[in-house]
Amino acid sequence: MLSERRLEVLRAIVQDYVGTEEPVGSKALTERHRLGVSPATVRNDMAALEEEGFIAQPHTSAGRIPTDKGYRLFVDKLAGVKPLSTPERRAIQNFLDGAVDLDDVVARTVRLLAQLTRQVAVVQYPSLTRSTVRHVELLSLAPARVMLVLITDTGRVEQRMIDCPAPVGENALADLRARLNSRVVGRRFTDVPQLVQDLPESFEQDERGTVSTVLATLLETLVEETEERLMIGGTANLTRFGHDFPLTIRPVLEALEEQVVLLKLLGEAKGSEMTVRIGHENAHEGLTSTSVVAVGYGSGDEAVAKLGVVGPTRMDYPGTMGAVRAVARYVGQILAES
Amino acid sequence: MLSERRLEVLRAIVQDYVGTEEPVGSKALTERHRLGVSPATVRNDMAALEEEGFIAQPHTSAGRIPTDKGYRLFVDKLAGVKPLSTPERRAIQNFLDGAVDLDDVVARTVRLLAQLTRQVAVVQYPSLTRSTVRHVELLSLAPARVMLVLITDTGRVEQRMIDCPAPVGENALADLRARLNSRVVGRRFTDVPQLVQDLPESFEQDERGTVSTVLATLLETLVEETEERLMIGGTANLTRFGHDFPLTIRPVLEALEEQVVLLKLLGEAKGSEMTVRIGHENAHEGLTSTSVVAVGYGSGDEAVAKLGVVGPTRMDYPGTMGAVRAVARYVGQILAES
DNA sequence: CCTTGGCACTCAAAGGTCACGAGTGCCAGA
DNA sequence: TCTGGCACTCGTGACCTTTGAGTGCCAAGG
Repeated sequence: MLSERRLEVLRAIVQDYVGTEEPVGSKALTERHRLGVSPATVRNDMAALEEEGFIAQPHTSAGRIPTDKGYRLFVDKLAGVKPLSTPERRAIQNFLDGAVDLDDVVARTVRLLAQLTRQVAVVQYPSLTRSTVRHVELLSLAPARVMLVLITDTGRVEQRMIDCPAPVGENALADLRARLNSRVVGRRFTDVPQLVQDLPESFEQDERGTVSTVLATLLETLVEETEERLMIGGTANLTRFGHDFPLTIRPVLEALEEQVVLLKLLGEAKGSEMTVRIGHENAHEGLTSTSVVAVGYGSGDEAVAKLGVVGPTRMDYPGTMGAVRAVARYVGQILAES
Repeated sequence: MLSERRLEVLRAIVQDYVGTEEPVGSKALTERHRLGVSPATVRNDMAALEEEGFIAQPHTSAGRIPTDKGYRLFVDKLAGVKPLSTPERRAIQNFLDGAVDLDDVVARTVRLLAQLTRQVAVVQYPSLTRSTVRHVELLSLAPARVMLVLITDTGRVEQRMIDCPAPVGENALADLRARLNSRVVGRRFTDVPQLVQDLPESFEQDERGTVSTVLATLLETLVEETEERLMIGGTANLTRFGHDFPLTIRPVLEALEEQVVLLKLLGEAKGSEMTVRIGHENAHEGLTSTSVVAVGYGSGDEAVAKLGVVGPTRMDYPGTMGAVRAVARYVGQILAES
């Protein structure tokens, strides 16, 4: 096991390296931190830490930098979540309160996160899976053409065009709309298939075709649109990545454009807990030199989506985690209110 | 005036520089192009071109590179629009045909443009201003709460929550919905205000409050949502910008995050013509070393929105213009069909 | 047994020198 | 007006040296 002081040394190394972006040596450490021991002692500790794989040196005659494993230990054992200052909290609330609709909430959240953390922010749209149906609307656009509009409790709207097997009258449509809504409004998406299963049977023979078609489209929409969207921002912060740009930044930008990758990234976090993935812990190849801090947010006690930031492994974890958590909470509040 | 040959020299310089990314000298020019004259002659021509500000040399003993003015002349007089190859056209069509809804069309278009041009693609969502109303739906969510759903002919859906001054009955709502639709369906957004102006008067005194509120929200939606959205992609291509990354790429990324800036950029292009803005011709400071190629696209003969790419001034103009134009056409077709 | 000062060693980064060569401007002659 | 020749410029890259932060190891002291 590592002694108390060695952990302290690791913490000091992480903090200094995050601050200066330069390998940190034993002498500098004793000067900037009150460790109460001499550089030589620190050197011994460093040797031990390196032996265990928590730090490494880029080249023989340089200082040490934390490894992924080192950051992991730091995050798990040494770092708390740094709460935001009151003015910062104020600013968050004010900024988010101005949002007019869901798109706006998400857009503002992204900007906010990017600014607070000075990193790339990723915000997932509230997922449909855990949402409930607020209303289903059917509009007749042409004799055999119906538009389906699905409205969720999170304020999201999805629409689909349906070509019916036969012309549909306004009355029949109104009837279907009423019956459909009475069954699904307020219910969870996941429950809908079961709830509408026997609906066609209650209609006249000659209308069942249409009813089935409409229901099929509805279910399809529920499933298909569960494929979640997200918004990213603050990519300009990537330029603060390091001095060795092109090679570092490129794969990250590429990964960020692959929504699938990002969704997977966020999705890996369990429930609404805060999750930190460091360097090689990220499955995607382009992101092995980045860390992802993600957390679930939701309108109630349950998380409906995730948000987080992507930044260099060399990031201010306590601060970033604090900002991410705070933003998630406020967004949750906003969603609950609207 | 510039002689024929001097223009030819300029064209050669632009082409070589775009290809090699390195200043081009007189000797290399005569070797790679059949100008029929000696390097010395070319040197004289170059001196003349430099005198007039079409080319410049980074330092005394280096070759020449085109200036913004040089590119301008190249684009205006020397370069055509290079049509795409048949396989490329095929690929475009196949790729876009797979789109399922408006979001998907825009998303696919962005990817396509970014891949074809290997630059940053920007696609504006079809603007509401020039669209027509397909349907207005009013839903009663609570006694005094109504949701307004606006569906456009481009398939876009906007929704707004309305708090009414007094409870609204289902019948009254259905009545309003019917009258509203009969007036505005198929009409242009810009005409709507006039069309509904006298609508409150035809209602009973005690319902006018509600009617006015709903109409106000509708008009507000029309105006507010004319604030257009857009999607960008291919930012990873920025890494091919040059060797002097950080300084170049940063302001561009920042500018790309400012939707306002981009909308202005696209908006400056008149009508549906192809517009090329080179370097300092772009008002925004961060984009003075980039060129923007934009063109309008639409479902009919009229442009409903713009799309384009942002890249280094040193870009393959004919090829880029060809790709942008082709994509715009196909997107127009897709929109017209759906 | 842990800590400390001393010491020799390593090696990236920074600076300096030098030769190379692509590119230029200019001029005299065709 | 074009061309070949020629002297000149100057950024680039190769090569070398110096510098200094940082290391590992060791022997002495608490």
